[in-house]
Amino acid sequence: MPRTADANSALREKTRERVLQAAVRLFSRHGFDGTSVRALAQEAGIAVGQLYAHFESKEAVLVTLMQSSLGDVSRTLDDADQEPTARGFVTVMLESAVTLVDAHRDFWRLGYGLRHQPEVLARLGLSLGHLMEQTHQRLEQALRQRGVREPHTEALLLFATVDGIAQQYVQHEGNYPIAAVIRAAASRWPATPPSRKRKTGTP
Amino acid sequence: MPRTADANSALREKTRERVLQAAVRLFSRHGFDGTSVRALAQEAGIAVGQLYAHFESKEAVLVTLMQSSLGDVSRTLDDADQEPTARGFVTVMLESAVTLVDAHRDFWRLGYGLRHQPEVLARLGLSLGHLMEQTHQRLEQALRQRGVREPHTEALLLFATVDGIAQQYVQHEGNYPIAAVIRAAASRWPATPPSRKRKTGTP
Amino acid sequence: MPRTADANSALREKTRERVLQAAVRLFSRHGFDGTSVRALAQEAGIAVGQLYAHFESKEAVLVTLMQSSLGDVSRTLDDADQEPTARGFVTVMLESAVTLVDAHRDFWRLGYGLRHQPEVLARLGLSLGHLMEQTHQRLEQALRQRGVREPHTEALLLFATVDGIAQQYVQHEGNYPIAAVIRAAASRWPATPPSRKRKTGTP
Amino acid sequence: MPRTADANSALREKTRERVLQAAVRLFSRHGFDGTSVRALAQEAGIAVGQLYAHFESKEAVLVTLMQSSLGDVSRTLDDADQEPTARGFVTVMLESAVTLVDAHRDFWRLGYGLRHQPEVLARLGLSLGHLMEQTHQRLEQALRQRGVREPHTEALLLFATVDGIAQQYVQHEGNYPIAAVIRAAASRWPATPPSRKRKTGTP
DNA sequence: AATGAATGAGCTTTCATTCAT
DNA sequence: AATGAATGAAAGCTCATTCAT
Repeated sequence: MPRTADANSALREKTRERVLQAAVRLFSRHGFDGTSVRALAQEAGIAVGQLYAHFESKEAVLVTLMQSSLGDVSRTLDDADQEPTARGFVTVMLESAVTLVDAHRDFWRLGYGLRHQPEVLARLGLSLGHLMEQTHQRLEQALRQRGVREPHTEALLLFATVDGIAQQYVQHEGNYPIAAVIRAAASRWPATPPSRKRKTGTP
Repeated sequence: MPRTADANSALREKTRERVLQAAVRLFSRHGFDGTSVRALAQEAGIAVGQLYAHFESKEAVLVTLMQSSLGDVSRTLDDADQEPTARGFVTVMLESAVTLVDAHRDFWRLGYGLRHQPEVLARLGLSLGHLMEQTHQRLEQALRQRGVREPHTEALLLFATVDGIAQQYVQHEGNYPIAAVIRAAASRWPATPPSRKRKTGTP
Repeated sequence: MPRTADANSALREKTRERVLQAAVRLFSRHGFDGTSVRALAQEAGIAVGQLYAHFESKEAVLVTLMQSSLGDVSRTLDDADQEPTARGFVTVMLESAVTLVDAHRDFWRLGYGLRHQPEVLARLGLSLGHLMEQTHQRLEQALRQRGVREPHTEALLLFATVDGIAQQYVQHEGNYPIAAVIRAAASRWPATPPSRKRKTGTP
Repeated sequence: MPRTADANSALREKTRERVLQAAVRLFSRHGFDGTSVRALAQEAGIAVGQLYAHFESKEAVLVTLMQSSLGDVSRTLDDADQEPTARGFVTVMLESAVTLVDAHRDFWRLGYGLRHQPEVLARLGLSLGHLMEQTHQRLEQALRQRGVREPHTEALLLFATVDGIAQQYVQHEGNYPIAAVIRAAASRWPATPPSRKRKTGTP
């Protein structure tokens, strides 16, 4: 009698997960090209051939990795959207972003390494521009709703600030006074809620 | 009679320079691994063998490239140091930084791709940590001298901001309102020169 | 209670047959090396592991295939042996041969592809030379008995003719005027029965 | 100073030729798939990489091989076309064909192995059907001009005969009474030239 | 000094075969 | 008996580097 379908399925899932985890570790440290399939299989604790039972190619491993976490970015914004003031929004957003990259340091290192290689991204079928544009628009909308002037420019600056802080944080490997930096960064934005719509402001 | 020693030397230097320029173009577009030595030689207009007369290896080309421009970063700060106010310092620094990456987009794309791969950096004998520490200290010093409170934290934030803005600028390939973003970023820092030492504030 | 031994045996035989049929189809179309064991199992409708319960290896499937049909060739001659005249013999033999390759086009394509690769045949333990020698002798005998002069040479020619016609027929995939060609080929050989033994030929 | 262009060119040509010769030997004995690139390079006495400096792929070696000798076939017919009688035509044609395959036994073994694998031929971009059709038409024309009745059918038979004899000859590796077989085969066709055109023949 | 043919290690990927279940 | 996940050797191919000229 064959193995039960359930056992097989669990087996497959486990192996697949191990490959993805190994890939994050190695790709982020040695780069995509710097990681051989052999090394990847070894790190995952499987035979080379098995890798191809789960992924069509080495490239497919990377694509799966990237796609599976595109959602994380917008979730970061969801949290911040609860905050009524611009400063609160920025604070929570920075905290979420840092928490996110902290939880997946390797993965983000990988992403930071990839983002400036348009030809590589194209080969992988990943469109970064789209994601960035979308994120920027959500930021602009959030700032506008909280009464920030020139929300377009401010959103660009906020995006750049979050980006810069997250990268510096990842790069410092541990002793970065992140709380203080976030506080300093957020202090730039107003802590008062915008005057209510339609109501004609202070009497 | 052979060419004079001088002529030979000049010729060598020219070839070397062509290789480095070709390397920036190709490495930044296709990555280090994605660029073959053959392609590099062809782009430089020389034979493969010649490349090895000027550089020990493909890796050596990359190392030379990176090292030759570490100096650029501190020069950026030299310009800004002329400014008496924090806001002036930040403004000029951001402008210099953007001018720098704009002039060498390809090179900086390459650097941004490399900086998060510790293993690769180590193999190349490049210590990024040292450069960053040094830069941070100059920033901290500059802010302190201009009367900024918590200069350590503020320097970290400034570094992250410059970093973030420069990357976003490089990534947007052209239509980024860089002047407005710089103005917004600089507006965070005081536009007044620090009160003179020992004197307790404005009379 | 388990299945009866008989039922099991029948099942085994059926599976085995399915594998062989799948093998003919795939091997003849994509070649032996071009057919993977996975594809073979799938075409046969069984799991990969099952294939190895019936055959020792992929090669063993091929060997079984070839051996199982070496007998077909001599049966072709049996039919023709009923004919009293050389022309009748040749006609029936050609017809039988064509019927045979027509019924197993795939298989014969496979064989035609293999026969000129001595190294491969040796690895498979197939001795073609023996079969050919045997067939030639039966042809020679048949022609001699029907009064053909120089039966050795004529048998070689007949063999070559059958071989050539069968291959052209297989290769033309449908619109080959086989009846006309057979008639033309057979017309070369005498339609009269041989004069009885001991009688000294023409009076 | 670099090697002279002439020396380089000669070097290249020599290597290329060695590869082709090695390819005929190995492909014909072990088949295309049965011959590894490593084995091919070794037989040619070069490094694996060199092979790819001369041919785009292993497949390209085979294609080059096949194309370079398609002309041989029609040249065989050119010789025979000088003969005024059908028998003479057939005799010379058979002799030429045998001489041809004798001079390139390995190559023809290879071709005979390939011709029944349509998918492989298609992958190589080789159209056998076209060549066969063309050859058949030349045969039909030749027979018609020499007064043979039903030239279409007879041409098919002749083609099959030449094909069969050549293959048997190649397969027998030496002790095949080819002269006698050719004589026997040719004896089937008329030895008298056709009645002249325009002349109204028998009154 | 200059060339590019030559080398061979190492890459990604496939696949015959085994084996835990 | 039956399954298909797992193995790892070997395939085709690339490319940094060397070296004869």
